[in-house]
Amino acid sequence: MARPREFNEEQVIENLMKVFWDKGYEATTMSDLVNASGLLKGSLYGAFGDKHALYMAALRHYDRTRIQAGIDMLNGEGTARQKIARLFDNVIESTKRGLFAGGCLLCNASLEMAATDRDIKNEVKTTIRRLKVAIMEALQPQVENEDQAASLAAFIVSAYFGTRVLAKGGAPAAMIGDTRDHCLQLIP
Amino acid sequence: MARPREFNEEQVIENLMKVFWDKGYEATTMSDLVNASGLLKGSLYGAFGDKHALYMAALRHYDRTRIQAGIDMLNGEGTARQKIARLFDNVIESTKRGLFAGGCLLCNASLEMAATDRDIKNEVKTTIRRLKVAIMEALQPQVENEDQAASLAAFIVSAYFGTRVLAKGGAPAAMIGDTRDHCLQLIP
DNA sequence: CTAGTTTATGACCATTTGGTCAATAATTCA
DNA sequence: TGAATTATTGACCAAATGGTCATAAACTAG
Repeated sequence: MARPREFNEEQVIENLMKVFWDKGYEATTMSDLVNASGLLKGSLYGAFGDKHALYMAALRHYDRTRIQAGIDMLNGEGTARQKIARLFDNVIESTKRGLFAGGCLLCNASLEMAATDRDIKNEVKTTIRRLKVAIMEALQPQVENEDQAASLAAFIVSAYFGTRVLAKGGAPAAMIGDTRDHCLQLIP
Repeated sequence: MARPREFNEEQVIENLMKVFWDKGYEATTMSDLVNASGLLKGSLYGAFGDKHALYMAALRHYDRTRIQAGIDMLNGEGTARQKIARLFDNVIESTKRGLFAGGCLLCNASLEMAATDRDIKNEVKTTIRRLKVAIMEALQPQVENEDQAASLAAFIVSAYFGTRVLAKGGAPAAMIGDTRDHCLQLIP
């Protein structure tokens, strides 16, 4: 019925997300986003809205792709302990490679934006719950009751997020390994 | 020998720090800092340097005051378990009060700035080590050997930082309580 | 008092910021 | 073909950004 879009929306959002992931919200300029998207400013605004809307789209995309990949892994093969170990190993590995400095966009968004932006806080809150529930379900088979699984899952999410802070802060990789090992000890 | 300063340097840095603590580096403008300091722009630059230097001063001030207060507490009275519990209770309390949204400036700096700013990364790294060592020393009396204390301390720092991420992200306070409880379980 | 030194003041600046818009180009339906 | 609708383009904008600087003011040693 009208002129069709010339870009792949999913691909553009993936590229936009990487900028926010790498630099954070405030340090990212519209100019950065224009470059990363390949679109021109007017098209970006027309298609997605303003900078805040772009960030929201990036957050949702992160949830749909990266977080979901973690959840799929938690739903996959292996013992609870193996799955949780893999979660931390991702952090250790990406720290050692040291190529992409973004860390975890969810953590970044939580600390940079959630305190002052209601929309972002809601998105973050929802995604944290999703992750926690997936961990709970991975723990269920090996744990006495649901409350046990819930509190253990909360604790694992904390420790996991903590390793993201350590990794970016340049703490030795051993601290992350130690954190992982202690977490695994607590899983029956 | 010359005109004396008209302001209390310590007080000004305290005020500057609070702005960075509350808003982060990028979201803070020189105008914010001018307002918070009570000085005029020229004086601020003359006395402390540019925005980056102000942030570094703020980070060091945070270390000298807030982090040090935590370390003093860890060096004070009580069992290791009581001290670690108090660490987490601070997070829970400040979450419940909900007045000041800054969370932990060290965590904020780590996620917002450490990946792209070498100076800040070094400062963060140093402060994390300081905190870890203090936790280690609090654990020493109740733990078999030094390695045990070190790995347990690394783990507690992770969990602690994780609760800071959860708190800002609007996760339920119960998750922070659960994290604390599991951490305490691991302390002999 | 004077010379020398540091601090305070606020006007000033180039650049960058996020954002808009009118004109033009594709497309579909009738 | 032509009307209707949506996309693309890039020039344009006001406001805000981090930062500088010449001048005036306050102090001390001699």
